[in-house]
Amino acid sequence: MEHRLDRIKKQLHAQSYKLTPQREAIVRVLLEREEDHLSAEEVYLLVKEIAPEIGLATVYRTLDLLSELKIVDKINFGDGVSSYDLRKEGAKHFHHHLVCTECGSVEEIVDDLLEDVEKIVQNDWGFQVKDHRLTFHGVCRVCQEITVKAT
Amino acid sequence: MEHRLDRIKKQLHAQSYKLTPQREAIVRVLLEREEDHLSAEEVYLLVKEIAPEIGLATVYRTLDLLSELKIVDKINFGDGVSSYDLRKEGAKHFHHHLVCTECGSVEEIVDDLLEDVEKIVQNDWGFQVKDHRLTFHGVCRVCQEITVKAT
DNA sequence: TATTAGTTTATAATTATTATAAATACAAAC
DNA sequence: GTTTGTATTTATAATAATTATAAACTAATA
Ligand SMILES: [Zn+2]
Ligand SMILES: [Zn+2]
Ligand SMILES: [Zn+2]
Ligand SMILES: [Zn+2]
Repeated sequence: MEHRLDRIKKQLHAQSYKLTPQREAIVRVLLEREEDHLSAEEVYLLVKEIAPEIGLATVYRTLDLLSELKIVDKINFGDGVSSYDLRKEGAKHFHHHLVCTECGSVEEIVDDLLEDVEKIVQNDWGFQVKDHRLTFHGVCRVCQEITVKAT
Repeated sequence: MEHRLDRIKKQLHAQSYKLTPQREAIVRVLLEREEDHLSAEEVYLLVKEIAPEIGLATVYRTLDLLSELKIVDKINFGDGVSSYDLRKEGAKHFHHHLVCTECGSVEEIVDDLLEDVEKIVQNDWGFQVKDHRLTFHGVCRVCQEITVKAT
């Protein structure tokens, strides 16, 4: 964890931003809960446990800054709340998501499944791809089994 | 246009919803502006021109209903506002988008580029795909040319 | 006609997010 | 070590999008 924190610190410094105590606290929360998809409010509540004096606006500001630097990705699963998701170490593109419409769970796919598709988009549409958002909606493994049992 | 309106009317009736005058007005606006990606507020303003007595809440309710029936798709391009997008005639899946980070334009890709990827998700992750959202962020053809000229 | 269920309107309320101004922290210059 | 300037944070207010509520309306039904 300290390793990744260090890298992020360097990324901030590279753009002449500082890793203030508040920013560090926020990044620590994001690292600890990497598998989750936290909203700004959730980050705020978790950060308050280790840095109680922090303000919600600071959380929004910091998450915004981290988004700009491509350290986190902001994503909206359609419920009106933005989630903030740490980029995987060294990842060029945002990872993909599987959202279960039954139980609401969110799985992650780290492999880049879009390389071929991006080539097509580049060649056939002349669009220079910089990043992507791919989310599948459907039924997760667990919920499929439940459905089978129920019948 | 009347043809598609008729189909939508049938889809509503099939779930025992009525095509009220307000709903019809909203659908007409969506059909007329099919190439656009309108927000609820924009739909509201356009509908007011042909049905001035309509209320904003009715627009939200109707767009919600049309989303449920998969007649429109609700999508968020990351600016905090939901856009509503008519499904193409007979399309099983939501179409894809190319969002230009330079000029903000939104292009559509109607071809389903994800068939292979969905097979992988299905087989390797055991996830039963029902629908998807795919958006590419990058530089559109026009902005690429501008950049070339500028250098 | 009276009743009922579904729908819409107008308005208020809620929620997420952003803007503002004053306070604070901190590094560089003196 | 103090001063000065800039970046950052806090607390609060404001904004914008969306949803909830209650009263009114519509159209079908008994
Ligand atoms: Zn599930
Ligand atoms: Zn994720
Ligand atoms: Zn462009
Ligand atoms: Zn579209």
